[in-house]
This record gives sequence, C-alpha cells and structure tokens, in this order.
Amino acid sequence: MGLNHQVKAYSDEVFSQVLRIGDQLVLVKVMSQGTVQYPELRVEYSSNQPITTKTRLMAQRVVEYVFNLNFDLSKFYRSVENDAVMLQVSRCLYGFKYPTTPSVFESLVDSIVEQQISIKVARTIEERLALKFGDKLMVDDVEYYAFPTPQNIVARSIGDIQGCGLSQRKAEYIFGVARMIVEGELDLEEMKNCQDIPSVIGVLDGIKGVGIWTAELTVFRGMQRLEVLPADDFGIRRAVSKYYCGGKLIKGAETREIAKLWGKWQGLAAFYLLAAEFLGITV
DNA sequence: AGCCAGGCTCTCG
DNA sequence: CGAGAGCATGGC
Repeated sequence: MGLNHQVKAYSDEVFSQVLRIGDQLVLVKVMSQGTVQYPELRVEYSSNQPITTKTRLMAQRVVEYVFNLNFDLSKFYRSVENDAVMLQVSRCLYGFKYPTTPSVFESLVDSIVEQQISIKVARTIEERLALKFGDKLMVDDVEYYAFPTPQNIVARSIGDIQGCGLSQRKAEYIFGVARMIVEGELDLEEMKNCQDIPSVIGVLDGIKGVGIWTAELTVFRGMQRLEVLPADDFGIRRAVSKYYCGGKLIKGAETREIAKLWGKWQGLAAFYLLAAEFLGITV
C-alpha cells in the first residue's frame, strides 16, 4: 500500500487541516476538551519547518476564525426566540457553530463544485482537487494536502480540473475565477472588509459560473456572514419545508419570507435546520 | 437501471 | 421576460 494521505478531515474526534500561514504550511489538529457549557479546544501545530511564535499566533487566529470562536451564540439564540420552531431546534443544537473556510477562494470553489450535484459526490470531487492541485505537507508519514491556491490552479489546465470529475463548464468556471485572482482582477479576501453585503453578492453573481445561490453560499461560509441565507438551496428549502410547511417543497422566495421569523442571522438559522434534519430532530 | 442531488449558462420563443 | 436542454458523478 502507498502512503497514507488526507485533506481536511474530521475523524476520531480530531479535526485536521493544513493552513497556509504566510509562505509556510502548518497542519493543525483540533480536539475538543471541554463541554458544551464550558467549551475548550486543544490545538496541535506541525510543520516541516520550525514554527515561530509569530507563525503559531497567526495559525491560532485562523483557527479562531475557522471555528468562529468569537461569535457569541447567545445573541443568535435571542434573535430566534420569537419563533417557537427555531427556538426548539436551537435548544436541541445548543452550542452548534458552522465552520468557515480559511479562504474565500476555498468557499467559492467548493460552492461551484457543489452546484447541482449531491453533497457526497461533491466531497469526493473536492478531495480529488486537493490531492491533485494542493500543496503537500508531510507529517508523521502522512501526506496532508492544503486546499489549492489560485496559483496552483492556473499553473495547470482546465482539462486537469475536469479530470477530477467536474464538467467541462465547471472546470472553466473554477479556472476562470483562479485566473481573475492571479491577474489581480478579483480580490476575494479584500471583499471581507466590505460592509455592503448585497453589493458583494452582486459582484460575485457577475462572475461567470456564479449565480445567486453560489454567491450567497460563498459569502455565508467563506466570509462568515451568518446573516446571509442561500434561500434557493435545495437542502435548505427541503428542511424549511419539513419544519414549517408540512413537507411540501417550497421555493426560494417563500423560504426568504419564512426566514424573516429568525431575525438577523438567517443563514445560521437555516443551517441549524439542516443539522436538525440530518440528526432527525423533531419539534 | 434510472432518477436525482446544496445550479448555471445558453438558446429560443 | 420564461421555459427547456445539457452537464458530471455516484448513492439509492
């Protein structure tokens, strides 16, 4: 058998992911040590170069960002307390946070991959992308792969992307986004500083291969904008239908109407609903 | 076996 | 405008 290899993964209660800190690849292993009431994470950092104090602090900041550790859930819970269904769901899932991707690019690429196809298929393809295009970090005889950078992508071809199981067009979209970033036509990280989220969604929507659904999902999980609701999402529509409409599948517009019950963080609320459905929670 | 999944673009009326 | 075709893969 060949060497063990993996990309972003959660197994045996350990979450592991390669982060890019400056020019250095750092593997972080995150484990929960606390309780829901008193959460505490233990994080181990490894690299193939010495890890300076500065690098470690930067990595720690990324971990805090990815796990959204500074977001106070109690304000989210207060915002949904006028909706009996969401109140109950949020109590069942007390403490649940939806993770953010380290880069906006990762969220955008994943969102394009996830268009139309099932999550399970998408995960397989995303893993292939990392294995094929991502930079490798070797730790304890295991090969860990970072998510590909735009530079990693443009150094290869559209055909190489397609080889991971994507359609010709999706491969073109992903290559196109990577090219725009490398050429300086698009700065996704800078967009995190923009307060005008509708305009950010509009800019993303203008990119070839990116529609409203892709733009909203990208902003939600790539920029940690938990107020953004990808209302056209099939899974979200199905979950909202299940808990609010007796199972009859609704459209995006109706989903947005119902979501008004949830106050400010409608995107997070929707993902609470998805998690509730996945776990078989009934209200 | 065939249908369908966390859509989007292009084309045509 | 709205509607329809085509796309890729793998789970069920």
